[in-house]
Amino acid sequence: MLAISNLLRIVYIVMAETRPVITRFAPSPTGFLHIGGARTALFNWLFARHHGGTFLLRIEDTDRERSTQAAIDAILEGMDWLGLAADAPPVFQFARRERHAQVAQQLLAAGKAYHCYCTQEELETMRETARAEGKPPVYNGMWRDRGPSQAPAGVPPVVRIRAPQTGETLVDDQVLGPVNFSNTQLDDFILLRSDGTPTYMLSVVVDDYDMAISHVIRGDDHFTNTARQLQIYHAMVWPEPVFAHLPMILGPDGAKLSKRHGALGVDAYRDMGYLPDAMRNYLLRLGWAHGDDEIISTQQAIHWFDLAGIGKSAARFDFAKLENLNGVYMRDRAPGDLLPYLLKTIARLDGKEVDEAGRARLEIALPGLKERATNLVDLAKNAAFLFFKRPLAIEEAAGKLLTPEARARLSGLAEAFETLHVWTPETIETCIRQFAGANGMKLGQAAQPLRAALTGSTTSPGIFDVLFALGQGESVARIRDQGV
RNA sequence: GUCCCCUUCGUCUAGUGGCCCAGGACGUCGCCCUCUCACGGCGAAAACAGGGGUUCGAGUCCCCUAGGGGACGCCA
Repeated sequence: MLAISNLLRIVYIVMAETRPVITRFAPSPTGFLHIGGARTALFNWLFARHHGGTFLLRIEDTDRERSTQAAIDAILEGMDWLGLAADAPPVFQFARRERHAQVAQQLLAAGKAYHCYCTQEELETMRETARAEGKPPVYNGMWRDRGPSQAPAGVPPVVRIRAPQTGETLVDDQVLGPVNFSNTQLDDFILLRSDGTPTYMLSVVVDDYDMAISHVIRGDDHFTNTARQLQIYHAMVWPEPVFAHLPMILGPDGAKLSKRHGALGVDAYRDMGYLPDAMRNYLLRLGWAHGDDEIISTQQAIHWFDLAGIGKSAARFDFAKLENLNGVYMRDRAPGDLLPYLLKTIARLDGKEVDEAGRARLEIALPGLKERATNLVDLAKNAAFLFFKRPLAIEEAAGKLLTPEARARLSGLAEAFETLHVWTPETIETCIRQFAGANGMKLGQAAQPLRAALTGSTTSPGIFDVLFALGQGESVARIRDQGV
């Protein structure tokens, strides 16, 4: 029995070889992978990569009521999208319940745990009384020293740990610093439920030990529970891992993240048109800093990441900054690398694939288009004019540009375009500038009506690029559609 | 209620006793560039939660107050 868990432990240690830094991300599959979880995963991944260690994934599915396969899939897909691959297949906590129970039995045998036969009602009364007396609302240890002979018949007991009642427990956190908890605040918490299944408190500790986790990096909602979990390490005489608790991520209003703002699955961010690299960069800077650096590549992040750079206070989620960062990553990316993302976005938005002709136009226009959008959805919208079927629907503001005078100019431009033998951005530019010059116009007087007729809008990439991407025939036809 | 944590521009943050009448980034505003919109460039407004100490000197150390968050479950 013991041999199997020790073997698992050895396997992980060997995997990490000389520097046994092993981290894990341990979500419970009761919902999507939200932004806080994604950041926790990122920090664990980064820390492991920085130290040449191992990053593991553990699905904490011991709550059988709330755990779902859909949630497991969402977590896996989310991590995959973010590029945070675990170094081994995920460990499913529920599958290890017998091992967890076995540890509880060891503790029982060693007198470090005991059976408790309290009813729910007794426990509630206990808590209420303690609260009324101004004491911590914890279990009072009523079965701590009673033998099984006093057990009521037919009541299945839970197993509780025999925690110290005096002294202090030190949690030496890498983010929050050393914090002493009075053991009077602790209680003999439950290890095994009355149905024999392990609780979370027991499972995490046993799994972290068996998986040889060296650094437990998790949300700070687990901080005070760490003092409790430490009692299991002490009772088993297991070495403690290093702890680092990350401050929470709050909504833009400073309140807890709700569905209204950022408590969305990472898939929602993907659908809003954000790039995984930008998302990683944003999440990294939310609560972690490296001097004044803002744009940080994954390579740099791996090189620089450390626990010391993590801030102590909760951070608010700011869409504007994410949007800006995403724009930086979009502009920075080679058109060829961006195209697959864009094609997917367009297909999702329109419900159909882009055809060959459209794709050709897109490839030409993308360099100009990507400078003007901050997310893929906007990019797709800005590119839509490339695929419009004639005659175009003209937006109101664009329609106002098509005055009688403007139409007259368009007519002349269409004639000039028809006589062009070579259709390149350069020849197009020369043609328009000559036309404008010959007619005593500023470039804008030619460009704006053209933009309106060609795109149906008042904004677009540079007009020469628009004409080139559309092609000579389509361009002239769209201009002629204005009745000129 | 008990215990724990947090608190620098609107937001993310730099800052580890003198380099800070506080720096960067996003956002906002103005100007420039310009065929539109973006990009870019230049500039502006904008913060050490409050109060006590310690020190020659405090954003940085200590205490108190206030505000925010978390834990306290046979959930994780």
